[in-house]
Amino acid sequence: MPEGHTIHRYARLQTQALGDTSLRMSSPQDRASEAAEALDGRRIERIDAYGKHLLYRFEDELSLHVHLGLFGRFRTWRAPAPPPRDTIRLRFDAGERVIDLSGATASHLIDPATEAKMLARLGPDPLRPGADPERAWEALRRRRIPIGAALLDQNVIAGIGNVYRAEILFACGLDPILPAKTIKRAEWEEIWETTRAMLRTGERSGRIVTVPASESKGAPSKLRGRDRVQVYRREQCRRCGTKVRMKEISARNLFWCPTCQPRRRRLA
DNA sequence: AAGAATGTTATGTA
DNA sequence: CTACATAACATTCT
Repeated sequence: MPEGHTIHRYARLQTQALGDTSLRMSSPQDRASEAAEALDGRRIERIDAYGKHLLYRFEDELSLHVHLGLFGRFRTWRAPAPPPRDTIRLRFDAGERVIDLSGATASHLIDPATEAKMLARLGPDPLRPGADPERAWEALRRRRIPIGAALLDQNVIAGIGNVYRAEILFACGLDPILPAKTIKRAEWEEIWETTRAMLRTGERSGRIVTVPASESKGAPSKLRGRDRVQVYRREQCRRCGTKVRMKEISARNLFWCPTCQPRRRRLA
């Protein structure tokens, strides 16, 4: 099973490696070669993350847009690294370490106008300081789609993926098929705060961990695989043992516990 | 070795 | 404008 990964995790890892990082080569493929040529030898000054979009700021105001998509991966080698395989798009040289990028849906230069357009389409990212939850709330109120679909919609809220949407709804005790517009204000506030807390934990621990802190004993790395989550891709609910349900929503498999996330009672 | 997987955008239709 | 389906794109693992 592939190791759990999120954009935020890699954003953090990359930031740590920033000390003296430069771009060193292009891949044999020409997909990213334009970027590689333009950026060759330049230092990274900063990495900005908006949802799952990463913006690498290089010297001379050059920006590299990276989106890992479903298959994208950074692989870190201790130098000297083996020759890059032919799926490697870009290789970063961080001194002791060498970081290879493969599989990303985006890894190219981006100009300020294009970047602005891209960011304008994103809902607030709960990890960014100053993110405005009201924008997402306003969007929710207009949508009839299930809340389970809305949480994946980057126009509504940016940065939640398929694992987190399941785990957030579990933590909030919400039935995933509830129409977004029926979510109550207090429930929304809980969703937002839960999301922030979960993503921050993910950033800190470098993996997705959604079980209560009391259960991970402050050492989430000791939990393995499916034991780091409550419902996602589990047979049984980690809290109550009920058989976990699965349904395709937004073209992804959504998992939930019918006991911990009951259907909302109709009001009399 | 087909199929699934932690993602997103574009496009057409209603 | 919202919604829904489909295709496209990227790669690795079992």
